[in-house]
Amino acid sequence: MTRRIRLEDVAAEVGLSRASVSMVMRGAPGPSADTVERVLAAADRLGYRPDRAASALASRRSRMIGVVLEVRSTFHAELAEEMLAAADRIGYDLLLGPRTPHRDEARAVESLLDSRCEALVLIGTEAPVDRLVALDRQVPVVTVGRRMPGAELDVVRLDDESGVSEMVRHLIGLGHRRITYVRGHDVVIAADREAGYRRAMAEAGLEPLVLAGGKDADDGVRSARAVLSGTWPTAVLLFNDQAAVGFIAELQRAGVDVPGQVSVGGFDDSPLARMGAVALTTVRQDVPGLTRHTLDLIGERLDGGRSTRREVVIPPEVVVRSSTGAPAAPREPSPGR
Amino acid sequence: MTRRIRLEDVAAEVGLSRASVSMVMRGAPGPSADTVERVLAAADRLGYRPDRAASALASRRSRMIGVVLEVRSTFHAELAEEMLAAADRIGYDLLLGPRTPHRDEARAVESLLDSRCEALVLIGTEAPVDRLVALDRQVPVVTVGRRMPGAELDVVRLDDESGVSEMVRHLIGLGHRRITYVRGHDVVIAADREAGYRRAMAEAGLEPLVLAGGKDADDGVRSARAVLSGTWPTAVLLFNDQAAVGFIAELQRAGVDVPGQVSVGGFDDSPLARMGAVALTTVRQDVPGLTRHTLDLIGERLDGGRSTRREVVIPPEVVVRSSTGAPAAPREPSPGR
DNA sequence: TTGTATGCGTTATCAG
DNA sequence: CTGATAACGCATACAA
Repeated sequence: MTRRIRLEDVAAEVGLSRASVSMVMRGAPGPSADTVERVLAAADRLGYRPDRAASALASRRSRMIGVVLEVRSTFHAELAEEMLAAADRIGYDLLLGPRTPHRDEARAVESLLDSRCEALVLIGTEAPVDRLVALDRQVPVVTVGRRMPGAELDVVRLDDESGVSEMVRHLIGLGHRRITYVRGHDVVIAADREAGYRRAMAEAGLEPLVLAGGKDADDGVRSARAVLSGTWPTAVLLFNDQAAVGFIAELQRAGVDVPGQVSVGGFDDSPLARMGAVALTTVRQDVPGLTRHTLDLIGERLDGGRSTRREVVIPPEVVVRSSTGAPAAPREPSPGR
Repeated sequence: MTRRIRLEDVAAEVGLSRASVSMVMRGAPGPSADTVERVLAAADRLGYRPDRAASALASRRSRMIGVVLEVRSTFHAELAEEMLAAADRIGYDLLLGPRTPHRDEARAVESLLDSRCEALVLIGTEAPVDRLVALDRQVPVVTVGRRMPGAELDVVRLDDESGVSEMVRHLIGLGHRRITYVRGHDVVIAADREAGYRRAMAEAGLEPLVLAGGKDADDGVRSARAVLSGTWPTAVLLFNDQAAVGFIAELQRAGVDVPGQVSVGGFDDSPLARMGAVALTTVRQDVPGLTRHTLDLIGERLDGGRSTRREVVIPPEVVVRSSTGAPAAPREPSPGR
């Protein structure tokens, strides 16, 4: 491991003080054009990169924004990608604070704060409002996607209620009358979306029917079973795309045609919504195995003193699902399509 | 913004030196049980959290592992979630270095290095091998998912070739003879998987047919069109799940039944593979808009001196796709299912 | 325009 | 077992 190049190394290279080099590196006014050029050249030659920890410590600014997200959500991921580019444009860097089943939001926030993030973006937060308000006193917080009733907080969100209302009207316009809504868990967003459904149904003089549901594909599957076991609606709206995708998949498994027999609506326009498929036969990448080995290797390198290299190869496993089956009879090309 | 609690504040609270408190906080041996208890209590009471920047600077260790991933890939996301938990168990924290179309891998790596990551995990890296070797001299690097022919590098990967071979054999076992392979772009992984296909086909005495393709759902769609315009195979294997999902979706749009008319195989077992659906009608979350507003608000708070709170509400938009259409005739419950 | 001195919050060494 | 004290790499008044 070669030693890191420091400001001092660059200063020595060009025969200047660290202070001057520092000013050049962060574009501060003062240094002459000639000095700037020489310093930049030397820095480049030496491969100098400022140390964020030291910089943050000295300047009391990290120029970093923390983003808490559910990394498994394609919608959140898409948001994060966008924010990455946008933050870049205003001269900030983004730090991702992933929220998972084993790492709750509070933990993600703490970690981000420990890294001296100057502001926090909370995507789809589920934290209690008063906690968010308290947090906001430490550092600017912007919550994305959730209404914050009566709280002094920055919020960026969609009009959930109108969104669902519009969706309902779309369905009514197509001729639907029996429209079921499958709500999410008891968060603010779920309430808003349900309200939108109820409002539009009421305005059309239709009877609302709301079922309990969830936000994951699995929840959607359960919802499909519930719906199929009763009198079928002609259309179903779900809390989000994830649930809708699971819902549709289960319908297909039951031989129900979408939209032939039942129309389905989602929410989010996540990348998921742009594609559809039946369950796929595939080769499983053993995620726990890959992970374990990777971190074993790191542990060995960092703490175990290993200096040789290793390669770990994990045996693959085919997972057979419904996208494969016995072949159909050969068929000729259909030039018309 | 209330000032951060420092080590010194805790020391003052319990009447000890910073050094002693520091030892307690990081569990170093030395302090008496009584001291530990008092310090911990005080730290908790004051809400003290160690400053990572300072800690990293002083200790020359960040205890952070950088992970470069394609955040939009559900497979990568799943891997990252796992790694998060695993890193935690060995006392490290993870820093995510997202790679996007606007932020290449080199950039992600630089950023992670600037943050003093002690090791790097590169998921599905596309960087040239010599660059990775050079990088590995600065900091331990583990590449995940790609073979590194003849390079001195830590690698964790699946046996891609065998995986595809097994998949081909599965199809042959079902009775398939005309099996097409749609390969990814020209990276090592694509070559390995294609080799697996060719080997299995040769072993069965079958004629291989390989088409150019890609790794995204869009690529899958294009591949579907290409496949449908020629003599149909009874089974198609694609480079990964993303492509397969797009492929199947396009088939469905063309009225082709999967697996009734064509069997399809993917690779990765990403969450995507576990669900399937037709293209979904949904409410679009205006991602660019949400992002822009969020960062505007942050910019205002950090650099614009804003102290009041604002709420930005964006108008929703329904995106109609194929999961909604005219309703079917009402139907009675089917108690059997 | 450039250099000097000091501090940022921790860690770590070395006395006591 | 505990307390000074010197780094860590950089930023920033202030002086030259």
